[in-house]
Amino acid sequence: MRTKIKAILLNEQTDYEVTIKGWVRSFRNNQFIALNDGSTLNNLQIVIDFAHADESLLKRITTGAALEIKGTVIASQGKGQRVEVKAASVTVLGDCSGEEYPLQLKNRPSLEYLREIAHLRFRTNTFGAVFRVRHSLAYAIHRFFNEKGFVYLHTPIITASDAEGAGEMFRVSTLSPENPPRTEEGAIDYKEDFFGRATNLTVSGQLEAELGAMSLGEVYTFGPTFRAENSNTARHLAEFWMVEPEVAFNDLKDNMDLAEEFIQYIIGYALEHNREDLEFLTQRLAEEEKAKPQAERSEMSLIEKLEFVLNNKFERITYTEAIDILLQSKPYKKKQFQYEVQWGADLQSEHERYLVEKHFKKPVIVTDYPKEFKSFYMRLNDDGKTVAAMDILAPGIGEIVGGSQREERLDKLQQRMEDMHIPAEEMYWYLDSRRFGTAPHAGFGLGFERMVLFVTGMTNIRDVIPFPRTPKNADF
RNA sequence: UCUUCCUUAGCUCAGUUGGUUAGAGCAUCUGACUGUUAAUCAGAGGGUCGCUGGUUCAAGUCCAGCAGGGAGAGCCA
Repeated sequence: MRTKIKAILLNEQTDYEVTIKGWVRSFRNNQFIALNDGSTLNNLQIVIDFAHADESLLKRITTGAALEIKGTVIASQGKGQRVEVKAASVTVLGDCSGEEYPLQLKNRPSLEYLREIAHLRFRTNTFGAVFRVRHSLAYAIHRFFNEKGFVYLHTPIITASDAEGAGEMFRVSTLSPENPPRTEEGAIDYKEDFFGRATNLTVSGQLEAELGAMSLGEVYTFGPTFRAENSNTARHLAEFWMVEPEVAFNDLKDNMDLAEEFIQYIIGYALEHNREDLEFLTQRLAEEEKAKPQAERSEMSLIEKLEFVLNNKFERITYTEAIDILLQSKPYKKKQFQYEVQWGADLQSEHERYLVEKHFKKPVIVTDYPKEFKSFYMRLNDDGKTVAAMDILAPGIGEIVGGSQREERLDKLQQRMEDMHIPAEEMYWYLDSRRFGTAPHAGFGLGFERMVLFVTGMTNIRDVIPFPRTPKNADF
């Protein structure tokens, strides 16, 4: 019977027998093993009676080796830990050659190097903490929606719709790439393909989620999403996870209320259940920031930032108000913005960063954007110029949520699709939701990895997903 | 995809105006020590200076191309 290290460290008692299994983080003085089993950030100190131990066994206790220890939990006789385990027996389950093992923790490997050995990086404190926090956030998402009576809807991964306008898609096909069947005109004949038509990996489950919401009332999706964009940034992945709630009868304000409550809930959950990991990540970030010039350092520590977001209302402004603020801003007057600021131009990263990081210094929800640069399904406002869209901008991350009240009026939706050259015939199933008992509804998409970035204080999205998929990189 | 910076030992990095045999810390290996906390001490091994070409008496150092990576931008979540 194996006892987890987390349980031993939490247990107030001492002087009881345990069996522990884990991996060596360090072996000091021929006598002290720091053992980690992933249940917690903290290691358990194992004390060996080296004087009576087999010399060949001691040589096999190397960084990274897997061990089974039987022994007694006792009050530690040294400083630095409350309890330790006096080993009665040590069994090496898996050797780890020091000469070949590429992860020597004392080398302070860089995040970039660890990304190259992503199959081993779980064994570091940083990635252990990141992936425990990632798990908690995922769990908290399901718990939040379940408590609210939402239905978790599995929308398709493979879709035939290429009309969603959310970017380049990955093609899914079983046709021979060298010699695909051709039509008489010479085009690839997708009628011969597995589904009898061209198919792709999903870029969003939203349209299908809307259909579910129009009967189940409140649904959400949480699944993998694929974009074949050639995006090389610290906040884009080709394969990422997205959360998309969709609620019947909600308007834009309800939608914002839901998004704000949702984000605060999952942050609160992580603060409550991942305290040690977040404290470690706070310290890690603080050390990283020491290398930066004073002006670029954040004013709050990671935990302070999370608590601030948890306890303060998000700022809510319209796009029009955002433009006014930018026009009054110092960087605008000093001509420090690279992109123009005027009503009708989209907000650029530099503008969003100013609003979030300089002006308001908290998450900002920007609503009611001009229809020209928003999707066809967003509800047209009465002014005829703007749509009921909302973006939530987070400090250091940028857009973390994009959502809207949906256009429920059939004629207006059809007009928008025509204007934007969306093939309405192929989307009859979507339009049917507006033909048969249409109702106002709203929803949003949250980029899960961007949320994990925000909560962990990591700065590159490739470091918050176990095996990142980016242009020219699909290793492991 | 664009801009910009980077690529030297297993890792993190030095390497001067181009000039003998390319260095350090850590890791690794060998030995010592033994209540350590990234243990410590002594010694040893370890290099196609990203790749290809060019300039030069001489290139880690200068130039060009390519590859990979970082940061920022666009697209977006």
